[in-house]
Amino acid sequence: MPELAEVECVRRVLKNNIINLKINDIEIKYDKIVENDNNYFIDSLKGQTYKDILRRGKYLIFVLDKGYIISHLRMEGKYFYFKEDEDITKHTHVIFHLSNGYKLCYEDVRKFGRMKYIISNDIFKEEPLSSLGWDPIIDDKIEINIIYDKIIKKSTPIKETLLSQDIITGLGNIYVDEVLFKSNINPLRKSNTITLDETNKICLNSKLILEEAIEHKGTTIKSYTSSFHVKGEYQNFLCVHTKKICPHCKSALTCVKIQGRTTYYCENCQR
DNA sequence: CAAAATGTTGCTGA
DNA sequence: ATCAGCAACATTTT
Repeated sequence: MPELAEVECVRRVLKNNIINLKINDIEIKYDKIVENDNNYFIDSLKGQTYKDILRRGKYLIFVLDKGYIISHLRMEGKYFYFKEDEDITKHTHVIFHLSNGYKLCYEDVRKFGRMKYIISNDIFKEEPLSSLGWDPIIDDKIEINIIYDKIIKKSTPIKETLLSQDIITGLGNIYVDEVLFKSNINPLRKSNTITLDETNKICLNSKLILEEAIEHKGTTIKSYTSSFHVKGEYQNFLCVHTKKICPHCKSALTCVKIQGRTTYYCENCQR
């Protein structure tokens, strides 16, 4: 469940449920999910309280009394919130036992997700957050010239450029297709041919589409289970991704691979 | 049975 | 050095 809109929805529900709860104990069932030494992770976090939950790009940031847990869901990571006596799901890898008789479970079928405990007095100035680009939802001001300069330095297809998180952060395979469709830009266009005007469109449409997607609680395409009991509805509003016909000109959409990712676009409307 | 799935990273060879 | 192209990660579904 993992682009900006979905992560933001998870953040909001998490925040409504676990703020001010204390971590009584932690179980790690698959050690590679936690990037720290597992015992250090457990010992450091036991007894700490969740003070806030933030997000940047696709990263969740759990703010604790001391330090932060930075969590990335990658392809299939999910958080579930269960009463202690409820059964955990099959692919639960990390369990946070909380002070109110509930447990927060990190579930991840493909085990790609990662989390890490970091102590820092400026978490956003440290990796991995420091190398993320403009976040269309949190960063009000669009520094258009900075974004434009970064885009035209690259010769890779614009879709690939937007998937790398260092220019705009939060867009993934689905929303990049939607943003480029709405901006009338062919995803195969070399980044160094993108104009300042088109860069503006990309930024504004990123903001617009992600805001809309968040309102509809994100997109659930094939994840049979939803993260933190949140099921998205935005899949019903997608224009091109997974679609066959252009909603604008009605011609057949083209489906190609870019950077190994399935890409949908309209040859007629996107130049 | 082969391929693909909302993502990132690290290697290899040009 | 830089960069594009792939494999890797691991499991389930089509």
